[in-house]
Amino acid sequence: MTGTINRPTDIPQPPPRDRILSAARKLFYRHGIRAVGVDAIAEAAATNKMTLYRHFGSKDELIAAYLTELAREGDEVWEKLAEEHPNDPRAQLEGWIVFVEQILTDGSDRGCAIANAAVELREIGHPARQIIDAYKTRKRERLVTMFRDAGYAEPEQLADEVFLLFEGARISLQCCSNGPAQRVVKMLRSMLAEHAPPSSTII
Amino acid sequence: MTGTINRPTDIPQPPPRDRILSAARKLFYRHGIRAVGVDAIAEAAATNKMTLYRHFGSKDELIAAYLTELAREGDEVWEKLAEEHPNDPRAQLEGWIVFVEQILTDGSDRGCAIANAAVELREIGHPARQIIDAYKTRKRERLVTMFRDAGYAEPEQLADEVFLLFEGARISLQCCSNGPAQRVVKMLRSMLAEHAPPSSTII
DNA sequence: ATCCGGAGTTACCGGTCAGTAACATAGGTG
DNA sequence: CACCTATGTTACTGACCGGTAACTCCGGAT
Repeated sequence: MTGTINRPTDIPQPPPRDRILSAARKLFYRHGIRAVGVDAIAEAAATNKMTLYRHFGSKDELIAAYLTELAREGDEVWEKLAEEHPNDPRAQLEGWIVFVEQILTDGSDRGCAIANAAVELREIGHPARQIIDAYKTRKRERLVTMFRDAGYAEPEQLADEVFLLFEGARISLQCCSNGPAQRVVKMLRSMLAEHAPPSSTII
Repeated sequence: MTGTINRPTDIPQPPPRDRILSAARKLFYRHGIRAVGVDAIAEAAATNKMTLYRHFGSKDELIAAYLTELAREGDEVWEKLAEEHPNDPRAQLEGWIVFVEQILTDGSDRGCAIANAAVELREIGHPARQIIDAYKTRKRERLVTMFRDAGYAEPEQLADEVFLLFEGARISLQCCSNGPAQRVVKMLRSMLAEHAPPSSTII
C-alpha cells in the first residue's frame, strides 16, 4: 500500500466527448463520412453509442461538430501566422507557403477534409453545408487580404488563382498517383515572383 | 384500327442495361455513390434489382462501369477536339477552353464525377481506383501534349498548372458559393497569353 | 449516508442495405 | 410446336444503419 499517492482520478484519458470527436475525426477523414457508422466511432472512442448520443444528438450533429472543429483549426493556422509575423504580411505569406508545402508533401494527405465533406454531403439543407461554405469563403478572403497587405497588385485575382491551385492540388492527390500536386509550391513561388509587388523595399 | 402499322416491338425504350447505367449515372452524380442504393437505381431505370444484378454482378461492378463510361466520354472530348481541328493544336486548345467555360458556368455542375468518386471510394483495393487514376493521369498527359504541340515552352509545368486550376475550380463549385471558379477562364487566357509560344506565326 | 448526474451496458426498434432464390412471363428461333 | 434466353415479379436473407429505452454503476457533492 505504499504507492497510494492520492491519485484517485488520474484521468488516464480525456473526457468521452473529446474521445468521440477525436475518433470521429480520424475515421471520417480516413474512410469517409458516410462510410463510418456511429457504432464504429463509439467503439474507437472506447465508449458506447449511448454516450455518443448524449453528447451529440444525431450523427449529423456529430458531423457538424467535426467540421466546426476542423474549420476552427484551419482558422487558427492563419491566426498563428499573423501573430508569429505581426505587421509582416510577406513573412506571413512565406509561412503559409511552407505550411502548404508540408501538407502536400506529407504523403498521407487525403485531401481537404472539409472539401471531402462537401462532396459526400450533398443534401441541400444539411447543417454541414453552411459550415463548409463559410469556411472556404473565409479562407479565400484571408488570401485576398494577405496578398493585398503584402502589396501585390490585383490581390483578388491572385488569391483566386492560388486558392484554386491549392484546392486542385489537394483533390488531385486523391485522384492521380504521382500527380502534378508535387509541383504546386514551385508554381506558387514562380507565380508570386512574376506578380511581385512593385515596392519590395525593406523599410 | 387504322394506326396498326406493324410496330409490334417499337422499342419505346433502350435495353435495360443502358437504362440501368443511365439511371445510375444520374443518381450517382446527383446524390453521391454511397448515398444511392441499388433499389433506387433499378426503380429509376424502370426495371428491378434482379435485372440489375444480371448485368452487373455487384454494386461495385456497376460503379466501375459507371466510371468507365464517364472516362470514355471524357476521352471522347479530346478525340473530338483533335478531329475537329486536325493539325491545329492552337485551335484545339481554344476549343478546350470553351469546353471548360461551358462546364464551369453551367450552373448545375456538381464537380468532376470521377474526382467525386475518388473522394467517396477510399478503399485501397476498390476497382474504381485504378479507373480514376488512369483517367486523371491520361488527362494530364493530354494537356501536356496539347501545350507542347501548340508550341508552349515548358508544356509540363503549364499543363500541371492548368490541370490543378481546373480541378480546383470544379471542387470549389461544391464548397463555396460565389467562389473563385467563375474567373478561371480569364485566368487561363491571361496565363496562356503570358506564356505565349515564341513562334506564333501563322503558316 | 444520501443523492445525483455522467457514464457504461444490454437489448431492442424500424428501416435500409447489398445480394439471392424461385417462379412467372414474355419474345424469338429451331 | 417446343425451346431458350432475357426480363419481370415477389419474397426473402443477413447484416448493418441511426436512434432509443431501461437499467446499472461510480464518483463527487451536500
